[in-house]
Amino acid sequence: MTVKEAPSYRKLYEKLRKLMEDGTYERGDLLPSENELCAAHHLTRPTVRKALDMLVNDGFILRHQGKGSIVQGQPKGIGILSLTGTTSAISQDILTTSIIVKPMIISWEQAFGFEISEREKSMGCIYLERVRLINDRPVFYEITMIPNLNLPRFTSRTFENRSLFEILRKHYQVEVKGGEQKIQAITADERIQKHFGVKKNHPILRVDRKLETNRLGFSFFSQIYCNTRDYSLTGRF
Amino acid sequence: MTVKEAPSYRKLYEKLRKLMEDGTYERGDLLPSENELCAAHHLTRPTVRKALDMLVNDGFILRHQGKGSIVQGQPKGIGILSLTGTTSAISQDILTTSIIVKPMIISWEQAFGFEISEREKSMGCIYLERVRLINDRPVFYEITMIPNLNLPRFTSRTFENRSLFEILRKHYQVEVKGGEQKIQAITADERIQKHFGVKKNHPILRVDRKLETNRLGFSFFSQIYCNTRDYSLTGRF
DNA sequence: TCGCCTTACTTGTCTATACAAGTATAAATA
DNA sequence: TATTTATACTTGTATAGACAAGTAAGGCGA
Repeated sequence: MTVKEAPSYRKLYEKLRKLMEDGTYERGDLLPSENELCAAHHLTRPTVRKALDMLVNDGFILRHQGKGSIVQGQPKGIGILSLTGTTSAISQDILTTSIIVKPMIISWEQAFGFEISEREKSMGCIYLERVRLINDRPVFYEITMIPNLNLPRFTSRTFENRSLFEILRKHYQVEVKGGEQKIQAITADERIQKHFGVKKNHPILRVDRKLETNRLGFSFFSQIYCNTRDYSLTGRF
Repeated sequence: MTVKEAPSYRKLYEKLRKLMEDGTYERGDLLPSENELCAAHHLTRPTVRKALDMLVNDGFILRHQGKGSIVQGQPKGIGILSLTGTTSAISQDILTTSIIVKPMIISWEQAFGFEISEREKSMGCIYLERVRLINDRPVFYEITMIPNLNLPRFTSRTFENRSLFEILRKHYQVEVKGGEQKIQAITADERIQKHFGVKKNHPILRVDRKLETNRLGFSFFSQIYCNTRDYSLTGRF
């Protein structure tokens, strides 16, 4: 199965993003002007501008007419609210994942308050539970439900320290394009108390998410419990 | 002072958005095709596509190649996480605002964990506290800090039931373009317990936000406490 | 009737160009 | 010297057109 080449605006976006992430461009720097980027990458301005638009949306740069594209500090903290997925949010070497419930197929009627279609109901869903630890301390408890549609051998794959997003993208050409989320503050119930090692009445952040993909009609769902005592969720908008 | 006319892609964006908000287009409908929109509004495809790109970013539509632009349900719940500002998130007739601390000028060293510049420190900031009520029950407690830069007569304006965003936009041509936020679950302290009428250990969502504007270098800050027992924060990403 | 293919329509990508408008710098002027 | 003006940049907006690629539906043939 051939993987389609990424469009050129996306390649430029990835290049520039990488240069900001590895510190080649620092906060406050100006990116090369649009015309310079055109010349350097053999593209035209609309294409270059599309890449820059994406960087603006992701919060990597600000642009000002007459001045240029100003590099912002890269999103710090735990960018769970951004699109990149949890594991790419903080540097990978300190974040580990352990599976609490291995992927298994169950029946479902709804997913964390989000409605699902009849077709999805009839096919059942792939269910898994994971805990994410930062410096060996549990910070996220995540329950994921994925419609059991055209994902061969999914339940037998290993998820230890690997991004679910990455597996979906590389093996199934499924890319998350956006979604919807509901956020609440709750107190830890017994299960959460046990997993996080916290006392009764400890405040916990709960995020219910619907993640929409490039496959028409294919969405999956996750419920994330987060202990925000030491880390707070950060995001740009 | 003449107000500059909005660009045509923005006008189309507003038109289409309004049509979806008032129910002319419903969830699942297809918008007119790009070519139809071009003809109807005397624009070219890149301009029309720019308006549609904005609607995608705001979560109003999804687009699929070969199919069209699919209307999504408009962001429900309390879209505090989106850019539109709190008061436009739920219908205005049930949301009221009351001022706890009237706008006053104080000195500051930092704002909710966000750093501020020396110039901002020296000028002081405009400080205000508001409570937002839904059906007469307090749901938000919001502290706002605005750098005291070129905002004549600001402290004497009335904020009852008016959007801060709207005042900044209409009277000072300041538009919020994006920002950064940190989200934590905490337990209500005494002050919050009193304002929300909740017991000790009640979980509360706290959002610290930095709001960046179209004025270069001009940002303001707010800290929002939210009782998510009856309402959860929702947002699209 | 069923399945395949053509066709028309949709959005996606990209080029090439033009002018408007904001910013910063250097030159010209008072 | 201090101020204004010209200029050369920057990004913002918009047009016009071309081809690629995905979707849906109708028509054709087995």
